Amino acid sequence: MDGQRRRARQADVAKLAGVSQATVSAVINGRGPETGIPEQTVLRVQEAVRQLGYVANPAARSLRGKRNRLLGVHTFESIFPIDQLDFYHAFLVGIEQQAIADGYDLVLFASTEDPDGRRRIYRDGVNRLALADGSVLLGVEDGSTELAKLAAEGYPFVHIGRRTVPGSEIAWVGADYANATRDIVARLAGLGHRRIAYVTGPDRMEVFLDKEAGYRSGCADAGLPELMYVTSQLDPAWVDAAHAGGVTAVLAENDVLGRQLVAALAERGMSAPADMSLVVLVTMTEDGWSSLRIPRDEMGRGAVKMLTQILGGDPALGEHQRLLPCGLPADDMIGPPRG
Amino acid sequence: MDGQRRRARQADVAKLAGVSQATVSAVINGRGPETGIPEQTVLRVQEAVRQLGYVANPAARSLRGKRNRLLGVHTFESIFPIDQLDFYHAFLVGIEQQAIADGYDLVLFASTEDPDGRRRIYRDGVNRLALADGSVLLGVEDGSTELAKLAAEGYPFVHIGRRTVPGSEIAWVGADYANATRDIVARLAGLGHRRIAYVTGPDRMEVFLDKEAGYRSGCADAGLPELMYVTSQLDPAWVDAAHAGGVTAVLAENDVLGRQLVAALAERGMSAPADMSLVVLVTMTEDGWSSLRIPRDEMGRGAVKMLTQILGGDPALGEHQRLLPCGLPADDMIGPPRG
DNA sequence: TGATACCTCTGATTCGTATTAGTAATACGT
DNA sequence: ACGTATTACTAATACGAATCAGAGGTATCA
Repeated sequence: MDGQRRRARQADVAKLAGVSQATVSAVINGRGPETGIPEQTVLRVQEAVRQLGYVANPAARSLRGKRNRLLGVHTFESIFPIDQLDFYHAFLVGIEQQAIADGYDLVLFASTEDPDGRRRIYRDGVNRLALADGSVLLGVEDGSTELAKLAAEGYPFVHIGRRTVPGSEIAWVGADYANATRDIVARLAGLGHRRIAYVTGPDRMEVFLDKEAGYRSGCADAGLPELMYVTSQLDPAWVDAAHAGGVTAVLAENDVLGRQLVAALAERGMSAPADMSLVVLVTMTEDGWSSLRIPRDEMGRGAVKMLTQILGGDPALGEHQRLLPCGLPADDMIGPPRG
Repeated sequence: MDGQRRRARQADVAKLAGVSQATVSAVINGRGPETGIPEQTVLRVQEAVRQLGYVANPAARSLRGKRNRLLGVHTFESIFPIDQLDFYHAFLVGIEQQAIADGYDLVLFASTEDPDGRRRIYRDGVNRLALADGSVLLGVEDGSTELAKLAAEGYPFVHIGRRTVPGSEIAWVGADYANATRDIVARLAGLGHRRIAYVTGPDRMEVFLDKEAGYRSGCADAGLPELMYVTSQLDPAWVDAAHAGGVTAVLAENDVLGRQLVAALAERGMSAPADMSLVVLVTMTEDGWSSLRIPRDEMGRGAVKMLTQILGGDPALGEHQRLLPCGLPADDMIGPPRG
């Protein structure tokens, strides 16, 4: 019967409480004292609100220019992918924690996924994110045209992961891959490794560039040669070549390369770390690699904190680009060079 | 183009194109042909849209359109708890998938958490959920007064997990624990077990009642005695008693009890399944138990599907209470009775 | 010639909220 | 009695887009 009942508006509350809609608005927004509304009336309005189960319509509210305490979370892929269970999860833990702390609800933009599984910020030329006061963006996809458009529009957002977009200064919270990678090289050098290879895929995004830069400066610091290999296919032949070249330690950018290397080593009757030290910088799985600890939850928390600062319009807090330190890898697959 | 200028509205586009705002709206929404606007005008408007970089204001749009295309997700605990990594995650996978399919965005209600970590639907007597068109509720907490209130209010929601609330018919998608538990008893009986114990905590919520009912009917079917123990502390003394009583198989309601039993068995120099078959019905972790496979993602998908049907107001689709079958456990800790 | 249909639009209104300007009523000081 | 302050509100409006009920104009037909 009352299943399809219209949702209550301030006007309904007003009628029930015997006041005007403006008064209801004032009470609801806590401007009661300030507007000189007596305790009595405030209570009467609040009672009416409760009776009708009134809740502000966020669309109307934000149309009017007020914030609606919604933060968007936009990922360039599915947020809860089946295969990458932990990847986004850790970020979300942090995002949720900080949202709780700051009293925001989260909007997960799911409707923006088009049939090919890509997620776009703009659909039919409409910025779906604008529903939220501001958004945290998350993911490794490129989409820098969309980011540029978003920035040009003046929409408040924070990107998780360092990001440069030509022509616009965007806010981000990133992991300090460069220093972490440099430290790893230093550690390997300290163990006596003199020829440390770095293997990475062909992608040119910031995360990859940062690690490369770290590798280079690590080599420079220790006076070692740069042995960089850009490939997405590590086979036994590569191991032969590396071995012949005197390589005793390998930094692999990701776990796919790591697994390929382990397999290739095995095929030559070798293993890590006995025959070759191995560090996998980034991994989606937890399988005993020596790998960086990316401070995912801190990044999530930091991004939300930064976003609420931006929304608060506090210009003094200035810096909207922040690198968080990575934890260094465990020693599982690191050892001194053979012989 | 210039960053400081106000965002363009349809009125601006209209002025530039030399038409009215209504015409712009029609063109933008593709109602051009239908409204009989000639190709010429459509092109002129589109050109103006491009020149001004016009982007529709979603708040205004949804204010007018009534629905926000937002579905709420309310959990009675933190959505992304650190310790129960997989528990909610699997539900969310399904929820997200179906939301994508139906073109909805998701609102995770985080702001409703009060300082003691509890989450309530109503705060200050106000239903924050009403922000979304409808919501999926998730969690093992009681909160049935809140549910009753929500139902009385006519707010559309679907609960994940069977739920009865006196006085109101609420929509839910549950797992068929009863039949699954019965089947497990049957399987153990088939292996020759004649005295199968069931151990559960003192809670009286639907999920627990369902499993009990399944255990009972399983025992009845196989002509076995009901050996039910309500406790939250399984110690070696219990093992002694059970052993003395001829118990050869134990159904533990959850993994906490399961771990206690394993420990208690170990303390008596025994192990599962050699000395005692063990089935843990529900587990938060994946550690080689024999346990039910709760169809979490299907439940999430089903709940969203049901919710969108309710929102669509399709009364023909009627049934708003649905049980999904559980997968039966693997044999890891199940064996024939000793001797 | 007048009636009718069709085409191409437009003015006015609506959604629900926040806010500004203002009003009516009473109190207070002189 | 008159002017000013204060209290407790309310009426009116704006936000931006969608929509409905026409308004003029032209073409067609009887």
